[in-house]
Amino acid sequence: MGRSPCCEQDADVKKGPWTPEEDKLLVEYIGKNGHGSWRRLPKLAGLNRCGKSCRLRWTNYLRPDIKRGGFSDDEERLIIHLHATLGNKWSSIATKLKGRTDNEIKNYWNTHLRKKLLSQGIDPVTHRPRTDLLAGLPNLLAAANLGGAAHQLPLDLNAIKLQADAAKFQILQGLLRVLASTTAPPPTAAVLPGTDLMTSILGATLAANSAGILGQQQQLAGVDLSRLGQYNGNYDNLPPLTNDSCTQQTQPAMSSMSPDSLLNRISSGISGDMLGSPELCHGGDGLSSPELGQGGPSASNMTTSPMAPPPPMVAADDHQCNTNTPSGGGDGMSCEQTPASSTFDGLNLDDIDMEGCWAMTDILLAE
DNA sequence: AATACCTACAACCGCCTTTCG
DNA sequence: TCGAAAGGCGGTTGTAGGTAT
Repeated sequence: MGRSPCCEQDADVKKGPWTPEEDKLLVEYIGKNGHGSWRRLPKLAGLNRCGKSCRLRWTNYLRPDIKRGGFSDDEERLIIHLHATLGNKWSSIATKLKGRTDNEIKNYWNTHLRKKLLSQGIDPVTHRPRTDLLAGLPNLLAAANLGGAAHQLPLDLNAIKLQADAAKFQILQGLLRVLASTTAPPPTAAVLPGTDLMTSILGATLAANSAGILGQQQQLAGVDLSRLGQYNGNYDNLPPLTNDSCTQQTQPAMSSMSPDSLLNRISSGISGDMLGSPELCHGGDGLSSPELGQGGPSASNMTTSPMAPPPPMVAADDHQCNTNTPSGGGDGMSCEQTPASSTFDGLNLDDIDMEGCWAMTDILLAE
């Protein structure tokens, strides 16, 4: 098979940005004649362009049915959902977004959505929690613990300690998140900012568990985790989590607390009744984050068929997709038809070695 | 004010698949 | 059935505009 690259033989053909005059010629020609053979079109239309270039310009920019402008939230969510299902099949994804081209979606993914997922601790390729973030954490913590020997290291230990604190902060929030997502009903699921390291922990513990590194014990600081497992996929049996219990709390916002004090509170919370913890209350004491905190699992997307592959994990801020009426996606595609939408959707408690999670927290406590 | 750097997006490149004589 | 042409796709690059130094 094989063929010579388009226009390779014609070195004089123009490249680079299209001028308004060229656009006009192309639009007028296609308006009158249709595009026909793209290879012959440039000559017929009076353009010194490669046919391929003409096709791209038309399909990606000049086509009358192209929707210009920024992507809506619904479109954004739909892209993430579709990418989780289809991967980099931009043309397939584009067919579900009326007026959007594959190129436009691809660019938007690379410049916006990919970074957004990364910032939420989600691997944009697998749509699962990132596992790479924890790789350097032991070294980070070890370095932070060397504070007394700071003069021996050519490192900015203050910066390292800050990073370690930030890591702890996110780990602890993530732990809460997992427990909350397992114990709290979807409508009032925990709203916690910052899931990066949590997702990493989950990934790391999953990996460690599968490798037999971590123990099988499912006791977490005195809490029998098997009790939590009974709620998997069945939120009807959950005790209510009322807003009253949230608003009546007068404790300081967790987001304003130091990692250490956070840890103390979490320890006491785990030993007691997690459901009564204000940190787990929706819209509670300043923890609500419109950007990051809407990823609680819903009952609908937790009840996946056992025969179905595990749903991919996608951005946490798309829960509207699961609660609103079908979004504006083209071709009748609605968010409700797409896979689970939470960062932790599809994660079964049985698959999470909570002992491993806790062990990592112990490492931090030992600091 | 000049320069360097960053970001977003349009456009290109090369490979693969499909179509057609 | 074969092979060339054409179309399609995904990855990458180039460029323009904005921002920081």
